[in-house]
Amino acid sequence: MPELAEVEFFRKRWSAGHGAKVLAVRLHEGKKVFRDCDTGELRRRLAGAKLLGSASAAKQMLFRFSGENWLGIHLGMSGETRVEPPDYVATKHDHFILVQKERQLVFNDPRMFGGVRFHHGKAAPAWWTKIAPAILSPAFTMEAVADFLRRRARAPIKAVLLMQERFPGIGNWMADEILWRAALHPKRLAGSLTTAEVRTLHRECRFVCRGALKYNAGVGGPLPARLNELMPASWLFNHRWEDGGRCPRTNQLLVREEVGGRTTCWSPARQRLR
DNA sequence: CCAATTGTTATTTA
DNA sequence: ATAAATAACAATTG
Repeated sequence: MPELAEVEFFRKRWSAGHGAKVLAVRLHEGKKVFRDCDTGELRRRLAGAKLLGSASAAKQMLFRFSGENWLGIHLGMSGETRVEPPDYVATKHDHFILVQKERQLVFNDPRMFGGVRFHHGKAAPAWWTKIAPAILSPAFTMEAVADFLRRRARAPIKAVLLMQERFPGIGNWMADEILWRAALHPKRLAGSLTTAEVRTLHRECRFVCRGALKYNAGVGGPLPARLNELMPASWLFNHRWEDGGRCPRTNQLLVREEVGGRTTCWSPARQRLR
């Protein structure tokens, strides 16, 4: 499920536990979500530690604990975080739980493409600090985008937008939303875009990130009770999965087809191949 | 049984 | 050697 703003939504859920101590750590030993994690050390160091704060970047969440302890969670395809009452009993896919006095912080992931990481040290770990500069940061310039597209010239633009080293946090639906707004056909080769098209693409990347964070992560507004409930009907998002769905701008039928290995939705009336 | 799924990475191909 | 395409991962749902 989760891309940029959904990850931020799920991070905020756990902020209910900020300032509280971890009384116990419960985890499903040996599950794939712990493939990059020393679960023994994680148990030992997080039990008794206090959750001090958290942040999200791209599709990664970082939780900071007392004693120079850091926890990373990636939600993969099907992961989510929840807050449950103290007497909650874990279910099958609740692979990782931090038990606090007033609540349990639960990480659930049926498909287990997500992961849990742990780091002990003064500074935040490399897997956090090496995340590419955010699309809404000053470092995400039109020149940086143009340069990246030049080096991926033979790949379809849809596939390029999914590359985290330049478009951190962009996932399948955000990529389609950006291309739809920029009126670019997803099969266009990255190297074929004109300067004007790159400028538009750059602008729409920022627009979609800002909007997604506003509607799905409550930035500058209310945090939605449920994911996606505030997403406007004017966005492609609310039409892309429905069979017979129509483009909000042209009212023409949308198309769904695999591009760059992912199911891609676009409006043929608006996004032409040239 | 078949196909689908908002992600990432290892392997294969060009 | 580099970049692009493909397979694989795992579980569930329609």
